[in-house]
Amino acid sequence: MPELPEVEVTRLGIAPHVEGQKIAGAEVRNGRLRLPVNPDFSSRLEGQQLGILWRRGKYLVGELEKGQLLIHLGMSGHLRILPSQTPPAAHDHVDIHFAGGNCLRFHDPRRFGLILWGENFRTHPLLQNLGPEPLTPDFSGSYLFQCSRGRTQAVKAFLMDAQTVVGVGNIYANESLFLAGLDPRRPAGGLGPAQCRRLAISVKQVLADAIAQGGTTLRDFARPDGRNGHFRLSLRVYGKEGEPCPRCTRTLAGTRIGGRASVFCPRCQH
DNA sequence: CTACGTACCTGCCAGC
DNA sequence: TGCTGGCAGGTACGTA
Repeated sequence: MPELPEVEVTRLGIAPHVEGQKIAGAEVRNGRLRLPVNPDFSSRLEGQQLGILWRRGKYLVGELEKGQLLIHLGMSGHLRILPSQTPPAAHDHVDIHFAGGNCLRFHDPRRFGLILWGENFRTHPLLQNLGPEPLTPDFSGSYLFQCSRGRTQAVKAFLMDAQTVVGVGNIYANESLFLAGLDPRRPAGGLGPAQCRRLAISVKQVLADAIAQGGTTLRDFARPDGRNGHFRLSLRVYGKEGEPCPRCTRTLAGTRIGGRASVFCPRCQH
């Protein structure tokens, strides 16, 4: 489900509806997520005003007067803004109700996501060992070159490791490597400085384009207003094994890297 | 330490 | 029609 672009599109969609709102209470229908929802989740939030909603990698953090709200969408999660009285559907696990009459609804069929209250997630183990944000100057060709030295892991798996850089999941790793002209199976440590630079630039471009187009809707991802993202139309290789390469028309190859479906052009990507 | 496999959970689809 | 296996956007943990 959501990679960085989808999480950022979600943040942009819900922030205007939640920032500055007073929380009337929360409803936890099923708290058995990747981590269990706090037993006292509702009482921690009730009466508080929600402040800025920010993002770190694929995590969303909402500032509260006391503590913070942490949300991760896992593979299948999404957030919606709805009138509080909207009847819940299957997998609508948590609602946060606002005094204005709307609620923020957390929906996640596979329950790989999480929603938690905590004192301060900046120092929480979940956010401690994350690499740089891909859309900041911290993430660059020279950074990639430096931290890939000595690594024998396939560059695609290396790129999807949140300690290397946050937010790049399977879709955008495939797309970025295609754009950079790099074979996803190559050992990360074998890349030269110019290739690392191309890869960093490609990651930034792919992610920025995806955000601008509202993210990628494959199955169940939808923006908080229920609309689909349009980046699916811009996918070059993801999900297109056996189809012609959009650049050279050679048949796109498929393989598995780190257990994840990988697609690449054997002619364009080295 | 790195690299890799597996587990978590549900829904969907192809194939029989 | 109905079952089964395999796969899906993420992450953490165990093992070598």
